[in-house]
Amino acid sequence: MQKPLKFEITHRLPGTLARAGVIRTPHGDIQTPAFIVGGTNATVKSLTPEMIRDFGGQSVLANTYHLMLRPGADIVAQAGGLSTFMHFDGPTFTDSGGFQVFSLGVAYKKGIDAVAHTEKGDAQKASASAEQLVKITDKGVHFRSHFDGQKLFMTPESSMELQHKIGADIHMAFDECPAPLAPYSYIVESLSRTHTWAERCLTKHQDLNAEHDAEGQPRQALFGIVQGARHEELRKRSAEFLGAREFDGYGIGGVFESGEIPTVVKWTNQTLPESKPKHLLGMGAQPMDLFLGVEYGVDTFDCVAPTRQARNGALFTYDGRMNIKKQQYRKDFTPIDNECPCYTCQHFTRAYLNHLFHADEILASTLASIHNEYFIVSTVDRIRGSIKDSSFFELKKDFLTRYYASQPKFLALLSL
RNA sequence: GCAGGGUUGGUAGAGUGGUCAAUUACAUCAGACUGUAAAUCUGACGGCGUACGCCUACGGGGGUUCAAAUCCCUCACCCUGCA
Repeated sequence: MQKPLKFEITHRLPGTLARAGVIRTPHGDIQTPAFIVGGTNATVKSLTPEMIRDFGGQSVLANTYHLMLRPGADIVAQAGGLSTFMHFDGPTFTDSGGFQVFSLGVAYKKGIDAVAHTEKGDAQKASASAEQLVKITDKGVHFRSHFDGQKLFMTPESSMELQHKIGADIHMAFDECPAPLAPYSYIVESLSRTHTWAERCLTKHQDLNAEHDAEGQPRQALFGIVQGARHEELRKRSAEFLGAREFDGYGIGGVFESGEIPTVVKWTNQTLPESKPKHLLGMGAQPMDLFLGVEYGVDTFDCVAPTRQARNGALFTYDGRMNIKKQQYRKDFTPIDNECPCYTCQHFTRAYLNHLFHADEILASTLASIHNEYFIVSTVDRIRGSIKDSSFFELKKDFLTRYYASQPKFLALLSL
């Protein structure tokens, strides 16, 4: 009985949880640490798979909830599975829909940031009165489609069935992502539900893998998702509970800030089995996340911010983030970043990008996304290299002091 | 020449006596964006001031009125018919 996934750790960074290695999947290897590119709708918005390869993207993460609604998991299955359907031949992940419990629930029409950072009283008041598309029960989650209002019910079992139809290499357990400022008692209740669901996911997943065996199809992998919000005892409880079970790897879920990685991620990863891959769900919008994540044991990241921000004109440079739409770049005939070897920086100027954004041309999204993805993916690649040659802390200090030079608030947080 | 219609903030275009510094859209400017509800969202957008506010403004000039972008007269320009 073959394992669907092998994880080999090749290097460790003494005194930290950081390691480098490789995840082997039926669709190929992922050199870790790695940034997994956000491809929610079976597409990395505005990019072709060739572009993804070109900027160094090793793997793509799609979303079960979104693909269930459009085009439907059966259609993806009939197409030959996610990889064939979207013409990306590398390793793929699917998220379970658990995050949509949050984003279409308490965060609906308010935004993640608002729910994560407003005062507790305000957040509760807001969520009590606000419109939501989600109703959570122990059995599963009732969704109303954000497209047409159609009623849907997703359970751990149905999420597994959908993910097996979609056929990515690595699946995520169906979890509840709770609002980070929800009352402690609610977080406890939610965590218990997430654990029960994780066991149900695992059972269903093993059944489905048995079917794959019978059909001579490759097995698929399942990651359990650790929750527990910002509470040490809950994070550790969750990591112990899930760590004791036969998951192929683990996702670190929830909503928290970059500065909390050294606590929340550490509690989680020092408790989970060392030998399993750890995926930090949804984080990687800025370099700090990547360095801190790796330092505290993260093997893979995914984040939609690089492409979303690219579409909105916010571009990474080694000296911090810039807004390319600003007037000051109208006649700036230099690349986004002089040191960047990406396709966009090799061939186009800030003035041209500025023009494309103002003219509302779709190429703006493509060129900007190539650059932002290259920036993040290559940064993780450099971090991986720095673990192998033990220059991690040097790279971390050089990179972050430069990137955050104008943001003393962050620099202080990093204590470089 | 006669008759009718029109001229509003960067643009288009509402508004026909006070609640109008003037709806709205676009453009412009700034900010946000972390398991994608997102090529999205928020804010500013006559001048000065943090603000109460003050000043200047709805083609020009004059008038009526407590009060005019809105009513009247006149001038300029544009459009449409008839000559």
